[in-house]
Amino acid sequence: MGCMAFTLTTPLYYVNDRAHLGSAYTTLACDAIARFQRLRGEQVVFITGCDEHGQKIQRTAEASGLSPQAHCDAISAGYRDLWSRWQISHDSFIRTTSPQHQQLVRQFFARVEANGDVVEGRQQGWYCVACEEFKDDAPGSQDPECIIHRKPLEWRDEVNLFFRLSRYQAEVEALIQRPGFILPATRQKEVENFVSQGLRDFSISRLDLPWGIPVPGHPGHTFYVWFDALLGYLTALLDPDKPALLEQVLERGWPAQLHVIGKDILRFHAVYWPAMLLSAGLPLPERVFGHGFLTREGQKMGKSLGNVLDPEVLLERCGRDAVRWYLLRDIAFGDDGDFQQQRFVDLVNNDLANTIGNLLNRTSSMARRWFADAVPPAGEAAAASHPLALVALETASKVNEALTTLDFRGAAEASLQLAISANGYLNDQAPWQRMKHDDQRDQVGSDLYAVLEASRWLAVLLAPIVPDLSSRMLVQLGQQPFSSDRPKEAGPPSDQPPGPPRWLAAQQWGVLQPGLALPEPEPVMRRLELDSPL
RNA sequence: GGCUCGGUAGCUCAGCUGGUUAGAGCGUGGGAUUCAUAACCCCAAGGUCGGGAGUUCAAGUCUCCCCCGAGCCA
Repeated sequence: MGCMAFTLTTPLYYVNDRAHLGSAYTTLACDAIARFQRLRGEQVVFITGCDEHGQKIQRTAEASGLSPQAHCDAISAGYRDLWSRWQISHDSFIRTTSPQHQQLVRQFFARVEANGDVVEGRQQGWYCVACEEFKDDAPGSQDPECIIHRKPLEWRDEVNLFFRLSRYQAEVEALIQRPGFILPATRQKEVENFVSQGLRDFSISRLDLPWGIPVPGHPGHTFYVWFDALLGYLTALLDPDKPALLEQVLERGWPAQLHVIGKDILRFHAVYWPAMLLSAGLPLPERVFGHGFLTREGQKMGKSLGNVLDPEVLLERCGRDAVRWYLLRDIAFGDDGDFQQQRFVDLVNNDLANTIGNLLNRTSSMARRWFADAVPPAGEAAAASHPLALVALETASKVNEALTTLDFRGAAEASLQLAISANGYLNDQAPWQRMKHDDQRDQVGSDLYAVLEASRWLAVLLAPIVPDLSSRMLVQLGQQPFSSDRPKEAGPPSDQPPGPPRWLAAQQWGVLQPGLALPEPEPVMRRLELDSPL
């Protein structure tokens, strides 16, 4: 596999509660990236998983009368199951409670300690269990509360192990200046400000917290949940059933090309994590992307408001394509987004059902009716200079460019534009009119060919974003759908045809074979009709 | 309190280094059409570009102040 892999990660979701729409959003976005990179021939390692340690988990478990392990098993199984129903194409699902992870954490820690980056220190202050964080700014008053969680802070006074982050000031400063390391660029300044105030050593262990990984050589200490969680990205690269070997990560895809995370944990990924890696002598990730959060009808989703949009419900009632499309097409990746049901329905119906789906449906139906259930002769539409060929080519280049820069919306809009052009072309040419004149049959054939071919391109270009819809379209066009899923257990190399990846090869005008039988058209995308709020 | 990013048609947003009547999509209204998932295509209405002051021949676009929203730090 070598170091040429395109490794990308979702956050490792904290198993405090069931998966929510925010996690699904992040994961769907990553899935689109993973699929895109696979389709273009990259060796992808797409990592997701769960972060399962910490006091908060321990307490949540206790509150529901479960052992922490049982609690984690249940929640993480929920994630795994949900991702599978969403057809997330991850290559690795890591749990930080796995034995391999423990081994890896110990090995990593040994390196850091050998490097002189672990020191004992006294940690004293107000602690928020929900944040798993000490609060420097706790008001001096009695009974301070966490501003975020509005829960009482707890006073802690203990001797912890500290990671000497302060030693990495210069390196981290240089790193975060690097254009493209922190994305979107608008968040770079935020981190710069933080770093420029001077990095302080941070505590990486806790005393008397059983639900964590024991720190070797320091009885009574377990690792601070963040220290252990970030290392999950490394464990995820290793064989799940073999003893962990830290050195191996370099052959399995490390460093990551991309960490996708919520904007709230940017600092951990852009500052602490790189320093930890430097200390352990490991290379740094290329990019860290902090995406925005989702609201619903302008309001924050939360249990107290009772307006949580459950990804399971969404999946059941609306289907994968609709949700994928809406989230990726309507929200600028990186910005906060608002889920509006009316708009969701409007966009899905308009874009997917009407513009794209109906395009294929009407064209295929005409071709079958007038050309013996088959793709018509290409005629003059065979030429790469055909107007629709030019549009298709331009669209492909926009889509490829956009997906490379994680601009899902740009990719979706460009694709949609191709469909609009094709619909317009059809209306201009009006084959149903021309068919009334025998001498125009050739023209009709070539017009329909051009639109069918444009539809094929459309299906091809949609594959990373709405894989199911793409497949249905391709099948309808008599084409073999793409598998952008994770490759099955590595087959013999002969399975891989030589030459460029099939997906790239498909981006060529004229691939559709005249005379190819077209199946009876069936709407590839149904209109959404929601009779009640989600 | 310091800093960052936003505030442009009902909704989601474009508007680069300032320059003719401020754009797109959705939604709405109308027209055309019948190949199609009452779909497609065309046209139209809709905005004092958050507010105020300033710089300039000219500002959504620059400067300052203020208001609102999101966020980071203290």
